Amino acid sequence: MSVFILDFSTMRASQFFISTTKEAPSEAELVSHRLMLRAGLIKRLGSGLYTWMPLGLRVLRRVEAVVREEMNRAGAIELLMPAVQPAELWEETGRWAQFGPQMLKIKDRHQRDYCFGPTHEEVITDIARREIKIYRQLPLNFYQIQMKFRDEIRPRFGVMRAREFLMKDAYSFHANKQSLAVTYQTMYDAYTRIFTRLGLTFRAVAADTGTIGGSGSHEFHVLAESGEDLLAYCPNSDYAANVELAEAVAPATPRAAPVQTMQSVATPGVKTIDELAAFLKINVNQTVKTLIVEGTDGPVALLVRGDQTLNEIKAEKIEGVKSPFAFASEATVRTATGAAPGSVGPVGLQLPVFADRAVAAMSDFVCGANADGQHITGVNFGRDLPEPVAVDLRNVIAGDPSPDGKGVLKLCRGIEVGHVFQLGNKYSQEMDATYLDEAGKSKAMEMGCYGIGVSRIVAAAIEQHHDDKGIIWPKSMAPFLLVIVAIGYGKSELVKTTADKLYAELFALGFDVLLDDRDERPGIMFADAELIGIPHRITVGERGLKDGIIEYQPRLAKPDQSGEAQKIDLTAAMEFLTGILEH
RNA sequence: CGGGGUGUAGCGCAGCCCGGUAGCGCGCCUGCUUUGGGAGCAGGAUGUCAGGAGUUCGAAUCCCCUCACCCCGACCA
Repeated sequence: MSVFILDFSTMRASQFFISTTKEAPSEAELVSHRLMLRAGLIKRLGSGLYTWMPLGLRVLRRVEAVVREEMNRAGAIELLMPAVQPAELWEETGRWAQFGPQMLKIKDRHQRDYCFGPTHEEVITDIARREIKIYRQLPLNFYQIQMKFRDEIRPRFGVMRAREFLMKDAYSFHANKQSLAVTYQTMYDAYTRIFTRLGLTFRAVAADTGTIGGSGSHEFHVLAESGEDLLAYCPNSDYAANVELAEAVAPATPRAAPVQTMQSVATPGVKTIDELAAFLKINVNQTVKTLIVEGTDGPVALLVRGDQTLNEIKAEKIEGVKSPFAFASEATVRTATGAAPGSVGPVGLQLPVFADRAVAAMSDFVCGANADGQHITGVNFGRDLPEPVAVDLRNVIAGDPSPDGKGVLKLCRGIEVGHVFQLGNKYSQEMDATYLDEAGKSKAMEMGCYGIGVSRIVAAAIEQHHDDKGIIWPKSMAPFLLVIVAIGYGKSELVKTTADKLYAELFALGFDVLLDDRDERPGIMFADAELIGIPHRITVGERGLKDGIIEYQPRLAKPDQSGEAQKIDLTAAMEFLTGILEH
């Protein structure tokens, strides 16, 4: 059923604004970005700023409608907060400074500070502390669907990572953690319903909580090769986590006893681990990288096996490592170790040293000698240097054991379209959002927050559903369900009356139907219908009408898309079409 | 912010090295023909060559500055 209130004529292609192109601007690389531009869904105004053209807006509204329905069904209440927020509120939580340059800060005519809201925890917590007095009012879950602005370091991929974007953000308030856990699960389930209804292939993964803070958190990712996030999952269990967070467990086999003696070797010109392994004719996994990073109290050394990579999010959570994470400058490295990066090692190093669990299990390894062009072989913990502090420091890779012990991890890429957090009482404490409990005592509320990137979903859906001809919308997202391609609408009275009649009858039944009544050649209308991705198409032309038939063709991601259309007897057309559209 | 690149007609690009009339394809306009998979013929319109400053008789082209945008890294829905 239609969610739009539209004038009868607005769904005629000749009236509705359609602007498709054969070629996409060269800056668009991602399929979804190219197709959105070619189909005329969006137009770029500036870096990370897009106009949603009429056709694109219809898609956006469809996504919004599904999100709104499921949020309402899950008991959340819609409101709308200001996009512009006063600085004072952000100073209460310390995030005015902490959020940093990602926040667009503005001044009004009185030189008072405001920001264009990148998120709304502060505003909603202010509402909560004013409105919620006693436990009987809890729990409450508010949401809004609104444009956010985040001054991204590098906007890219069209609306996938825009600076201004449409977000659904919900915030729940609770008397206790159990209540929060219940709503968290309700939201988790609602998100699952939303992404399922939108026809997306997705996965929920355990996630890092990032700058928003808090404890429990899951991200919802649309699976796509072009995704910016790397996900680890176990095919044999329900374990799934963002690689940012996925635990790299300690090797099962204990450390082997030392065999070699420690030896210094000259390695002139060797800078990288690969060069080192090639030079010494050893496997990369016999080497140890020593990374000098900024600590809270001077530089800190982190040890990662040569073939593995440092996880900066894990690193910055280590006591003594500075957050946000930063590598030490070359000058600092030299002062602290006596060598340039590339020849640094843990032996004799007068710095706090943390070793990844995999490194802690190594013996007879190779590392830098803290002298330019020098490395050491046959190094062993306990003998040549102190036993290390073993921590999880690295990114998991495919084939690592799953942390739940139920198999081996696989990796895939995802586009983050949703994120649910259990915030706890971080904001309620900082902003003094309290309620009176049954005993009449004042307590800080527990909070949860739940975001969905509405505009990003549009791009993510295209990443998942397209072919060489264009977009293939899931039915729940399509700007129109059916397009009537009228061939020779302006020339043939028979075509015109037949197409008009079908259109009017389907319109009256509330279906989103586009009548392509443009005086274009058939090829253009077919190509546009496919580019725009309308799920169903009927063709009305003299050729079929002389035999009393029209043709039907679905927009499928199949090689036979251009194959034979289904012939429908005109007398049975309405029955056939309503059957298809209601399905 | 660091590194790389691009800016020429609405879109895609050539021209720049080696200074001298600004071009091609698509799109657009007019006419005729065409009309079931992005038509054919004929005619036509469209440029602050990103902006500024310089070198030169002369700059899209060479030099300098600025701006915008894109790509690769750290942030996030």
